[in-house]
Amino acid sequence: MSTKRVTLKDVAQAAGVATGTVSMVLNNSPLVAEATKAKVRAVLKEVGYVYDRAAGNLRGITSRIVGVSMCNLVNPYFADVTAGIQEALEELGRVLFLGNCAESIPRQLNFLQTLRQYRVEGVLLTPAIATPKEHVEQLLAWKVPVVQVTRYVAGVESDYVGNDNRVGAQIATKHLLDLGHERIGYLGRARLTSTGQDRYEGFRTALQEAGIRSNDDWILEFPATREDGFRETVRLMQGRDAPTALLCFNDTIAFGAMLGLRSIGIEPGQEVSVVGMDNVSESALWQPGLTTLSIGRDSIGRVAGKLLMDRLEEPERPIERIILRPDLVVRASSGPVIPRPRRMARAS
Amino acid sequence: MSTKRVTLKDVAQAAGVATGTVSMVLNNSPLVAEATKAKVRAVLKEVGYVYDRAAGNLRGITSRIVGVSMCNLVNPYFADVTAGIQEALEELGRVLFLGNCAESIPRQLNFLQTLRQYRVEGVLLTPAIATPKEHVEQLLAWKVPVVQVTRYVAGVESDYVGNDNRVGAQIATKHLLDLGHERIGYLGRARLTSTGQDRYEGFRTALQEAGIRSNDDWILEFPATREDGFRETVRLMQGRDAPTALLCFNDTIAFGAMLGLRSIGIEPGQEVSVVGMDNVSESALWQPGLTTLSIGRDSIGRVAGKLLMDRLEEPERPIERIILRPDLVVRASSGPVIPRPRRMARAS
DNA sequence: CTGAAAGCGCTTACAG
DNA sequence: CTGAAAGCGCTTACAG
Repeated sequence: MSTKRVTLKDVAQAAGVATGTVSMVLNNSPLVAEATKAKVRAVLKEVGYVYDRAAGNLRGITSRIVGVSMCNLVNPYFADVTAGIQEALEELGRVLFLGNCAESIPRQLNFLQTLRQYRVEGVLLTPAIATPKEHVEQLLAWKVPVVQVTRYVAGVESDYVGNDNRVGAQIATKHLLDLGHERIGYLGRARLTSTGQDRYEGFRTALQEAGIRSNDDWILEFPATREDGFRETVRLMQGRDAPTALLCFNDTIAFGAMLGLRSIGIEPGQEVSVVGMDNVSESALWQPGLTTLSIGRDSIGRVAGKLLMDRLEEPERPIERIILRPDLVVRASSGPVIPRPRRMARAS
Repeated sequence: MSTKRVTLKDVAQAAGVATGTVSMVLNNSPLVAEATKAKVRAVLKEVGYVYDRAAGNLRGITSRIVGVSMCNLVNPYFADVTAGIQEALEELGRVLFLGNCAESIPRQLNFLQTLRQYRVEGVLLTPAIATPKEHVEQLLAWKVPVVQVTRYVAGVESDYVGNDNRVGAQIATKHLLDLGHERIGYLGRARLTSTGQDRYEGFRTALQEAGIRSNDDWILEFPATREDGFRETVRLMQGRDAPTALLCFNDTIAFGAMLGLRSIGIEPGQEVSVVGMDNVSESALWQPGLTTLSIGRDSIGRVAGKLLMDRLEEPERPIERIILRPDLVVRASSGPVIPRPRRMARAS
């Protein structure tokens, strides 16, 4: 900062050419003779020239900055998605502005507005829980391309890449039904994200198709943490009328559920089946291994990056929504129903 | 992009003042009369003006961009640190450029060089494994303030915030010694990061102080993944001469170790004690709970942000290194030595 | 193929 | 307290 910045002008002077010529060399324009290029490049290197994007920006070059707004970086799934996005953008020669709002709408809005000041090329958005559609539409109105990732805000017309959570949950539920389970609980129902809605719908659909009435006492709404999964599972299973299988909104809850079961002497995968969704790397390593839905992670970053590039190239192209189909990974946490003695409710 | 940008000039025209005046209003300069400010602000809002940082930058305002170079975002500990940094920078009115090199030195170097083009105010760096000191010194030579976070590159004169890993590992080892363990293995020794070196040294020091000779066969070097922790633990414990306690380089390995133990019928916390380091949120939820070292996470982001701000304010201030002291969190995975029957090595 | 010049959208002295 | 003007470091027509 204290040392003077080396500018195009300095380079031009040293090389004995005009600044415009140096600029063209930097952009590798075919209009410059090879000999000139070589000469200028030598000087460039010699004086340690560093391109100034802020200045270039002003004259119309793109910023190469992409804003990435994450709902919750601390969740391993979203950390993986972020890492995937970062890698994809890096390969595309983009640089990434990261905002992690930790599910706070005001923080998210604040970040999205800040992005404008930096002339971002586009925004990759994993919306926070209950994001109002206006917040996203505002971006679109500003002509900032937006790709929604993993989650989407209902009613917003933007590109999107995510997983088919509805079908995924349906597959997972069907797996339990096929094992003979008819008493299936759903842990961690969430109404405020698209993922939460879609997964729950898939669960209901599968039950309906099988002609099974679900018990509303087994549909539990609580935050998607391991702690809550643990506690709620214990509470549910200690009740008089407990299910034989638990479909969990995500793996985090499923881990909590498995620990909860074990804490009251129920072996997951034997007496009670547990199925998660996300297939975080941990799920393979548990004992028993967690049956779960394998959904896109790093691949999602790659697809999101590509969608954004396509949109930049052709701003008026039709909206594209890419839905990756999840696969069920069957492990030992799910198994056939075993009739078990009725447990007593705790004395109060 | 298609719609014309609203500029200062437009606002000035609409408000009937000079552009300089609008600029001063934006910066809330005391030189402008309140009445003028009010008028200009009304226009600002009305026309939907958005400040252009690229232009401001050119005239000497700071970019408010801080580069954050992470070694491995997929590791939950570093994801937490990143989230903490992001939050701290947000509060300081900074915006964050994220690079995640996934322990790749070339990617890291590439990112650090890119940062210069964007006139970053400073860099928060968690160096990748085996980062050459030249890469960091280059930044310093460019007069870009650098704060190293969590890890440091030996011999680099920069601000730093991290944990006292040496003392931490010593405390953890001492805990095992106090429980009567004399046969202590060390899982996941890493030589190429400061964290790896410091923790191992702490372990050795504690043993030495207790006058115990460690068995080199129990010092295992392998990547810090759960898979490796699992495999190596099984291998180690099935040997003829197995330790009674395992100190693990981090919690990830410790989880693998606990799963590995259980897979061969050894209950962690009973027959064999397991201690981790990091205290990731998961460790409280395992059964048994993992005894581990609680080290700074989000707090580290906060401190790093503050260090950077101090450096920006006073570039010539002496180097500051802030070392947070870790605390041991004792849970059920560690307990007193229990003599156990000698296991047979597997027939080959 | 190259040079001179205008201009991107701001900030900052410098006059008034 | 306010206005006119120069200039940050680039890119891009426009002449030559």
